This record gives sequence, structure tokens and C-alpha cells, in this order.
Amino acid sequence: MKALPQISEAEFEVMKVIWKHAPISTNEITDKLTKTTKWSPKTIQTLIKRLVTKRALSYEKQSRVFVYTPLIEEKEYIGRQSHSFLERYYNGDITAMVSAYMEGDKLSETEIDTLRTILLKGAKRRD
Amino acid sequence: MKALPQISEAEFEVMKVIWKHAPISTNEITDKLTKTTKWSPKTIQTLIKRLVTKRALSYEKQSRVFVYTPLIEEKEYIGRQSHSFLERYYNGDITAMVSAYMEGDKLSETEIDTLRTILLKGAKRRD
DNA sequence: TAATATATATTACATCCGTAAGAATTAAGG
DNA sequence: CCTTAATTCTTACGGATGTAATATATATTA
Repeated sequence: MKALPQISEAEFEVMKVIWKHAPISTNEITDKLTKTTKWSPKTIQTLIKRLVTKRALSYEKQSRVFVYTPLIEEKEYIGRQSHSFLERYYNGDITAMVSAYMEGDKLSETEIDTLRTILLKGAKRRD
Repeated sequence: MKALPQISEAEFEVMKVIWKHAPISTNEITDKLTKTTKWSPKTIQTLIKRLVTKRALSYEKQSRVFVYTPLIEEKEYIGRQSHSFLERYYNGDITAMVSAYMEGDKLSETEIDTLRTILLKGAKRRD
């Protein structure tokens, strides 16, 4: 499996809008992000540029404007980040994380229910 | 609740040994970390120093040596990191994360069992 | 006490990141 | 065709981080 590019927190925000709306132009990205953040358009341009350099995005010149498409998949990226997060803080053990949440009373009844349901689905996956 | 200091990845490795063995001297920290990492003692010193500056550690001069104690709690720190991780990648929804793991077949049968057990404990089922 | 060993403090330096401003290029209007 | 406006490219700059090396202070030994 290829190494995914290192994406910073701010860059990730940019990726999110691109994942959601690709193919999408610079201006469209900028419009959306100036509404949800306090970044200047210049800043957003920089972030987009860096993502291209890092090969997280490809672009196509449509007439005079650039239109971007992600080169990495959202699910894959989040999966990798989750993996390394668990490694670092829970020795790679997701059950330790859930356990910590239970013990810290950080789970609502509803969430507990949801989790049980999720886990039941996989129950018959025993072969 | 006070803001916890920002601890980098490398610094976190140092914190882990201090959490585990505090109060612990510079040399002891260095010994342990040179075994588990490829860092030079100098690097480890730098990391310790930065942690002191950031007020993640306090120290006491015992005769001629410094002995360190954490100023922040491991559980609290990991809890905060977990929270912001979930915010960033799963909209703060831990069930979404577990769900993604289930769907990605990233959970072993054993883990699923463990999770079910964990969740049953908290089941003051009002059903 | 002077030389040496040891522990701590200061300085270094490249890269990444947040946050842009300014320069250059290109398209569109006069 | 040339000026202006829009778009993209280049440069900037301070703080954080990884990764140390060098310098200083202090303790031990000869």
C-alpha cells in the first residue's frame, strides 16, 4: 500500500470540501471555506497549492480555471489516521479506547445502544 | 478546566515513560528511551527540557540530579486527544468510528466480543 | 586546588504549518 | 491591441518539531 501524503489539520479542512464536491474549482472551494472558517482566500489558495504539491489533489485546467479532484480517498485517509491514533494512544487497541470512554462516563445511553447494535450485526460473521 | 499543554509526538513518548516511572531522573529516562528509540541522549534531553518549558513536567534537584514528575495526568491528556481526534475525523461520534471499523472488517472476533462485554457492563438496561 | 567527568543550558538548523501579501500571467472589455 | 480584472505562482515569516552539537556549570578525583 502506498504511503499517503501527510496532510495538516488546515489542509484536511480543504480536503473535506473537495471530497464532498469534487470536481470543484478554486473559487467554489474558497467560497465554501470563507463561510465556515476565518481564512483569507489567499490562505485557502496556499492550502490548495500545498495539497497539489503533496499529491493529495490533481487538477485540470477547464478553460481558464482549475478544477480539483482528490487523489486519495477519504475513507482510506481517515482509516490510516485512525490506525495511527489508536497505535499512539491505545497501543492499537480500539477496545481500550471504548473501555476508557465507558469508564469515563463519556458514552450516553443512546450511544451505548448504537454500539451494541453495530456489534450485533457482525455477530454471525463467524465461519 | 485548564488548557493542557500542546505535546508533540516525540514529546509524548517521553511523557509515557515519565508517567510510568515518575519520579524519574534524566538518566533513567534517557536509558529507557535509547532502548526503545533511535534518539540520541541529546535529543532526549531537548525533549525533556521542552516539556518542562511547556509545564508538562516539574522537576526537583535531588543532590546533583534532576528528577521529574508529570504535571498533567495521562488519562486526562489521552482523553483530550481522543476527543479532538473524534471531532476531527468522525464529527465527535465514536459510534461512527466503531462502525467504520466494523464495515472495514478491521475488528477481530475477539475484539468484537470484548467490545460487547464492555458495553454490557454499562447496560443498566432499562428495556 | 586543578583537571576531569558529568549534568544541565544554550544554540543550531531544516522542515512543516498557519497565515498571508505581492508578482506574474491570462482573459475580457473598451 | 491595450488596460484591467481575475486567476495562479512566488515569496514571506514566525512558531513548532525533529534532531542534535556545543558550551557551561558543577561535582569528583588526582
